[in-house]
Amino acid sequence: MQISEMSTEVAEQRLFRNNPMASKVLHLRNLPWLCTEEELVELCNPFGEIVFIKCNFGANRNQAFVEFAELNQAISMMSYYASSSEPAKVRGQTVYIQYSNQQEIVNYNKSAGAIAGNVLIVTMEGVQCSDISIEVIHVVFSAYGYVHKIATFEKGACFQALIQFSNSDIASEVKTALNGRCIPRDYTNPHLPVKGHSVIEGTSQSAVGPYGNKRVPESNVLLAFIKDMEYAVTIDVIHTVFSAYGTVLKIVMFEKNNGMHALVQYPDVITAATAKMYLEGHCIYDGGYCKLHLSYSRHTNLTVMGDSDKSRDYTIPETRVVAAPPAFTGWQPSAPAAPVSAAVQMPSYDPSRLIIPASSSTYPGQSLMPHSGPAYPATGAYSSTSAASLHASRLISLYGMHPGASGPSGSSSSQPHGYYQ
DNA sequence: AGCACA
Repeated sequence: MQISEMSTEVAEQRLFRNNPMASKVLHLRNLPWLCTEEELVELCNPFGEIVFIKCNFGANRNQAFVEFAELNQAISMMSYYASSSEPAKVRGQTVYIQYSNQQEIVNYNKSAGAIAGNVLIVTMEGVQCSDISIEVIHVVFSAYGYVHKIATFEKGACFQALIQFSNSDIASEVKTALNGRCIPRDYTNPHLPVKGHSVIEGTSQSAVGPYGNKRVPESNVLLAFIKDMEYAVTIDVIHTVFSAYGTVLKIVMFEKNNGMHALVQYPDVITAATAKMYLEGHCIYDGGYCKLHLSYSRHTNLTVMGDSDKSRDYTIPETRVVAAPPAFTGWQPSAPAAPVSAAVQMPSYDPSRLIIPASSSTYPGQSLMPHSGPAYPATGAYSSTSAASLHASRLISLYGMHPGASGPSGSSSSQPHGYYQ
């Protein structure tokens, strides 16, 4: 037996190390090489608001400090992993976490606030990654600024996305605007599924679509130019087509330079952006007739004078309450000489732009009609029961999903696929 | 795999 003396300092140090005092700063070690702040955010953010991260230090650049805003947030992370069967991991590698023996990270400008301010972490409630496409996320978040990168991943039962903006100002604006809100989505879009990790680089966004690259001032009002208007496009047709993406508040139609234009007002920019994404370049009627070209209007609130066949305010209660147009024949070419086939052929869109391909066989002959699906059966009657192809997923938190709270203890499985709020 | 910040 060998007994030696240990100084009280060393003893304290040992005890300290084995059982350090709680701190809102956590020390993480055994991180993968060149671990990014994003990876640490992904790991730690579910437990609270991260105030600062210092990573890539230590001899092997494999350690980090993460400071939470509140002590109890650090405690919740520690106790979560203390009782979890799964250790904390980054890139599959077990990470060892302890309370730091410092109470705060001192070397940063505290007035500057949060770290990595230009990246938001978005947690979506009741969704799986197969439910939402990166394109939808992209269009929703592009409404506020240029989106440089999007990474999506599954965290437990939660679907999360990291979204990088140009700067923290835009990111915080987005956070304020979208936190707790629902994003519109379309289950039937064939291009929704995105499995596992997916990253869109800002430089290659054009591969995703024509939208989003240009930094035009977004608006809740869309300006639609109807090209090649061989057939009648009534205000009801416009209303039907655009209602597939959200509540249409007002429509004003006007002619300019021998072309028909329509201003379509939605409640918010996101809805407008979504409609724009899905409708841009589509034809109202099959055969390339009445092609829509959409841009954001400079207006944000339309003035509708009275009620006419050229302008309408759907927010005025008595005017048009889900008013089914008496004879809604807009889908049939109105010109006598119209090629009948145009109304019978299947839509001939670029498949990548199809909105609801499944129903196009159900309701043949209607270009945008099939895309608004069962809401508008071939009879022309309105069905309010199966109203929408668009659904909403709630963004439950930007910068913070707390497992203890509404947590990943998913309601997702109980959600009927294809319809929920 | 074990505590930085000049």
